Amino acid sequence: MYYEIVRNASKDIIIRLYLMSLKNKYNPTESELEILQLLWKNGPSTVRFINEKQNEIKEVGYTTTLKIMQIMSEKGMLEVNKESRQHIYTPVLDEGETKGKLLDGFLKKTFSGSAMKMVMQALGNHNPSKEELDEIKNLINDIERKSNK
Amino acid sequence: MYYEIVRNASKDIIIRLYLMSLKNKYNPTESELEILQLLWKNGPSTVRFINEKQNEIKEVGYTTTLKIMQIMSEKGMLEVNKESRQHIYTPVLDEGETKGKLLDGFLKKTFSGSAMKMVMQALGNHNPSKEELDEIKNLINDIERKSNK
DNA sequence: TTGGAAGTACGAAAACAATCGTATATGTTT
DNA sequence: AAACATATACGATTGTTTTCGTACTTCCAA
Repeated sequence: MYYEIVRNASKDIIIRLYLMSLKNKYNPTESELEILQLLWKNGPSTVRFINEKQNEIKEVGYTTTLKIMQIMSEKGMLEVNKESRQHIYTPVLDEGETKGKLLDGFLKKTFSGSAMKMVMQALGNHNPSKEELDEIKNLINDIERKSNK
Repeated sequence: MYYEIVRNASKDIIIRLYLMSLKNKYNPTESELEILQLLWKNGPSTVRFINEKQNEIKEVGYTTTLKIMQIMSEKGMLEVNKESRQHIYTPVLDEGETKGKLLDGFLKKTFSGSAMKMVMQALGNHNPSKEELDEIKNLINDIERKSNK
């Protein structure tokens, strides 16, 4: 819909900028998320580095990775340092915050927004270890303590 | 890639059937999931009924709903009873099983497969009520009891 | 100083998802 | 039986995501 407008108007830069601003940097696509994970894990990186990491798992062309990272920059997900020839990309968003938002979205779509339903499904499915269960118990205790104040 | 093959071969029905079989009935798209939720909640339904339910929330054309439900049948997500003029659609997959698989996929993509990381994020974010926390405590106790046997 | 290696830029195509207009078929009512 | 309401079938269009070929640029080593 928007794209049509842009094509017809042909030169309307203001509309183009407005459309860009609509793209939500909190909603990475699947391959964007893949790249984000690598950046969060390894810190600011070049396209070459990210592409090599991806290729440890599956075959991805270099220009494919490049293009997606460029698009991510346009959307404001990544910042680019172009000082040297090899551009260095840094994630703009905080890892925890972004994952939280993704979780919220998934929750709404799949579990009608109920965190508890999902937690119970997760606990039921995953054979958590004793340590993991303890971790959760502690977390629950923390939460209870806070809400009693 | 596959689509190109199909187009070029032009008449190769075997390939077409094979491609259809590749479509994964465990991976509903967003609007497919929306329809699945309604079917799980209300039981086997007609297109009209599902479309009306959707329209309680947002405007969706009747033929849009119809088309998506037809595609879902092709993929094997839904079964159709065509005995009467109004076709009746029934979800093939179990609700709990499907949500479990979706959760697994999301977990892998977003939390490197760690259910615990995700649970902790969910608990931290969502201000669960006292009852909900109790529910989880009980679940944890159940799991511990089982694994001690 | 020049040729190749290693970058980025640009554009287009393929695959997928979502939407809907229009044609066609089938009941229902009078 | 005609006219209308209500289904489904089919195909086209739009938008988005992913992928990659090709052109261009820049640096460095022989």
